[in-house]
This record gives sequence, C-alpha cells and structure tokens, in this order.
Amino acid sequence: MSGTTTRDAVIEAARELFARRGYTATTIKDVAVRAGCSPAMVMKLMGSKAGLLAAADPSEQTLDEAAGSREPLGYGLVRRLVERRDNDAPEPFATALMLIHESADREAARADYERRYVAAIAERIGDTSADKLKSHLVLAALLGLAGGTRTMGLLRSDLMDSEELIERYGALVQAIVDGPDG
Amino acid sequence: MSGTTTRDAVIEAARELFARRGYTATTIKDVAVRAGCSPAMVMKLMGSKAGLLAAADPSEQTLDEAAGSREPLGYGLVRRLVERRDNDAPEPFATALMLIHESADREAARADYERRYVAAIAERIGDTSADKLKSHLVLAALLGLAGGTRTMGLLRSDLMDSEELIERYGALVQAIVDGPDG
DNA sequence: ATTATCTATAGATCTATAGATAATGC
DNA sequence: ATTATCTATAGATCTATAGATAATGC
Repeated sequence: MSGTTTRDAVIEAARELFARRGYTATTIKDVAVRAGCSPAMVMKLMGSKAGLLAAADPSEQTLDEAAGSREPLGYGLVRRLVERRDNDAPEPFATALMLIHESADREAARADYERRYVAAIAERIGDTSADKLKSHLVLAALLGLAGGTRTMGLLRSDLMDSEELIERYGALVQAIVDGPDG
Repeated sequence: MSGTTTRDAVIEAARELFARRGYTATTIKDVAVRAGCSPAMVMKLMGSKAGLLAAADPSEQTLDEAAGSREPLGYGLVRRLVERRDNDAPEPFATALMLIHESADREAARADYERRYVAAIAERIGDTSADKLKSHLVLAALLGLAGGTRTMGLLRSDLMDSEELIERYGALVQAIVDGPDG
C-alpha cells in the first residue's frame, strides 16, 4: 500500500526537522511540505504533533546498533558517533538534549531519556555496578561530542581528520571505561 | 528609576525561561507573568522577542568569570561548571546548544557561538595554536558535562559527590589540556 | 466500498502595536 | 511634561477537525 510510503516520508521528514530545529519550532506544515503532502494528511496519519514526535524520535533507531567490533568499547562508541556525522545521519545524543528541553513534561522526558540512554551505555561497556556511575560519565562525554560536532560544528573534518578525532576523543572515553567503578 | 528594576526582572525571567524551555517554547506572556508585568511592557522594553533574547543571552555573563585559581586549568573549568549547577545558576554551555538549535538563522548563530566559546576556552587554557584544536576538544567535553548534568540530570550529587565529579571529569579535561597540540 | 488525500476552516495561540491611564520629575 | 505601564486588539500563525474528492480493491 502507498500509505506506508507516505507515512515513512512523513516520519523521515519529521525526524530531520525535529533534529534540526527542535519540536516547537517545527510545524506540521513544515513536515508536510518536506514530505510532499498536506498538513491534514500528517495529522490523519499521526493523530497529533506529539504522536508525530513519538514516531520520529530517533533514539530507538540508533541506540541498538551493532556493537560488534574488535576495537576497545570507548573508541567504538566514539567511532559510531563520528561515522554518523560523516554520513549525515541523525544523531540521537544531540537530539535527545533538545527534545528534553522542549518537552511539555520535561521531568518525565528527562527521566525517560536518562534511563534509556544510561541503560544503553551500561550494556555496551558492561557496567554492572548499581550506581552506573561510569555509564553516566561516558554518556556525558558522548553528549558533548555529539552537541559539539553536530550543534556547534566543532572539530569539523577539515580541522581534524575523523580517524584522529576517534583516536583522541576515544582515548578519553576509554579512560572512563578503564577507570575505577565508584 | 524603577524602569531599571522592571527591565532587570524581565531579563532575569527571560534568562530562566529561555534556559529552561528554549526560545520558541517561551512566550512573551510567560516572561511577563514571571517578571510581574504585562506582555506589552516586555515588548516596549525589549522591542522584540529577538531583542529580549539578545539581552537575556547568558553567555557573556558567565564566560568571563574570574579565572584565578591554583588548580590546573582543566579542573578549574569543570569546577566552575559544577558549582554553577550546585548553585542553580544558569549554565551557558547547556543553553548555547539549545539556542543554536532554535535560532532563526541557525548557521549564523552556530558560527557566532563557536567563535566566542572557542575563543573563551582558548584564552583560559592558553591555547595559542592556529587551529585551536585542543580548545575544540575541551569545549566538547564541557558541553557534554553541561548537557549531561543540567539537561539529562546525570551525575546528580546523591549519585556522585561534587568534589569527586570535579576530580574525575576534571582529569579528562586536564588530559586534553596536557595533550599534544595538533 | 474503502482507503488515501485534499480544501476549508474553527479555535486557540502568539507577537506586536495603538492608544489610554497612572506615576514621577520639574 | 515625561516616563512607566496597562488594556485592547490587529494580524499572523498553529494544531486539529470536518467534510469533500480522488484513487484503489473487490
């Protein structure tokens, strides 16, 4: 059915626009224009703007990427983030910060993202401690690389080669992973 | 004159609301209510919503804080950030990311924040290199700590003592500062 | 017949301005 | 007289819905 195609186009358009401009600043009409349909169509398909956000939230998508690699875990996490940048793929770490900020129920959104992201990192780095402290530290470092490169445009490839960036920022993240637990 | 007082209240209210909810999601009326005046008064004082943002942008405020301390520079930068959190003071590193996202002219805002923040960090850590690579890396790490603690609520003081956080995240930032230049 | 999609519009904002009133300085 | 501040409102959105039309499956 062609409904699936339109629905996919709408979700893809929303993903890009929410990531680029944020939730409030993105209108249903913006999404419709980019998806090539009418605003009413967007509403019919997604029910509400909040429903559209739920469908377009990029976190699920990327958070469970293939983790397999011979590289130490800290480097691997940084590598995948840098690769997303080089491929112009959505960056969930950067988007999450903004979506929390703009959420209607900010505390609920914050708690939800915190739980999911901390759990995802803990699983990746094998953090089985109760407090998940290392995961918090790793997550903070990754959020910074995401916000720095994607939102503020730091460390662009003409300034620093992607491999060198992975090497240097990866070393920082790896130092947390290799560090003490509590 | 009492005009100064109202103006200050408006700017203070805007600073808090922009930092909390973002630019688009904050309305002139929200600011007026919090400042205890009418929306028309806010407009008369600031001219436009963009003018209000310009006046309420927290970056200038905090970026040129007293840098004097015996502590190594990386630790000092982290300490000031953590202290702002513990004092519930506005966090320019966290706010900057969101304001770039929501800016009408995103690329211009991005370039402006990048220039100012990189320069501020370069001055602090004595980075005189042409590419300011270390400053970019330090800035990324600090943006992550800011976004992580303030927006996502990571590493709260019940989970990790502020001094220990400064010790551990400070070590990462200090490692960048002490690292090679290019 | 059913599904996909559109046009038209209601109802609720939001920013910004115009013009009135209250407070202050001379 | 001038400055501070308010009420009222214009004009431009925005989300969401109602109802019409076009496309598709049986």
